[in-house]
Amino acid sequence: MISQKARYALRALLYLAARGDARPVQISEIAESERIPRKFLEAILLDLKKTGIVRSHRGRSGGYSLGRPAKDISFADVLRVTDGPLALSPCVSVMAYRKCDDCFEESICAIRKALLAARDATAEILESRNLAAAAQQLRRSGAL
Amino acid sequence: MISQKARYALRALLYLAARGDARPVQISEIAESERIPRKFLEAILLDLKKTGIVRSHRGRSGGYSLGRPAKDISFADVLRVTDGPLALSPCVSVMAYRKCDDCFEESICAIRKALLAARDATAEILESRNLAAAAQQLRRSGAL
DNA sequence: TTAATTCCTATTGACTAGATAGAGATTTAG
DNA sequence: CTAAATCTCTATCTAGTCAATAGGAATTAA
Repeated sequence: MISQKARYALRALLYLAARGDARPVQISEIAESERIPRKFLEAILLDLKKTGIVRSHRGRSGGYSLGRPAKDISFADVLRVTDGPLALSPCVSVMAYRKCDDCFEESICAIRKALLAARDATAEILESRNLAAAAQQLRRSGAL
Repeated sequence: MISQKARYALRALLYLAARGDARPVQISEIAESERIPRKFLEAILLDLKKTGIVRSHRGRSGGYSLGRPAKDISFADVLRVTDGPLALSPCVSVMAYRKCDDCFEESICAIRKALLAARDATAEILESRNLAAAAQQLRRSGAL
């Protein structure tokens, strides 16, 4: 399951993508529109900023905007920031590989082989879904 | 990421599958062979028993054996017991559906659509991988 | 300068993961 | 029949994580 943090992050980003505005949007506007606890959202946006997914503008009339075109921000990008690797085991993570603590011999591990296939399948999907497409979908549904 | 419990469960089941013996195997044998904390393994096997994945035989010369043919026990079956639903969100879980707490309108949720696709991809893989195939793989690797 | 905003660190409460302990119930070998 | 071997159950502990909140420091536009 994804964390609440991930949900909030996706909703906030989707809000920015759907708004499509060049001007920065304030935390409080996002928080109110998406019903996200304001202080929590602050922390989330800070994380997203560190990885370049959003850009911040400080001071009066500051706020946040997407760090790159919406079509270049995938669901995988976001989940990796909020929830860590997509993989079900460190030993099959592409972005954050680590040997399992008590692994005997990785190359013949039958569990690993299944988890690797699962990771690839998930990554394939989540990397192909991006904010632009999701926002487009909302528009078509008449939600905007 | 899967839990340590899931790892232990898979290892223990793989041990039973690879052994292929009709006779029940004792907890302590599995625990020692697979280097799993004995008492923790007890709890895990109890969970697996409740769902029919293993069968237990009490009393002297008792132990555990697979509850059905190894080829009919998928990785998905095991992970669902130890870690809950495969889905990344309750609203896309097939085995344990639940509406998201603060969902506005599920049918047009763009996040849900992506998570649903991810779930289907993962489930497809994890339901197709079973203990018999995994044990076979180990044999071919010369691990047994 | 001042008001509005993001940035940063710390803290809290609830919950879960992983592991352990010990007594109880059941079965079978002898 | 009895005793040893085994699974069964309940309770507990510690460390860590998740979700949320608080308060003030730094920055910037007007």
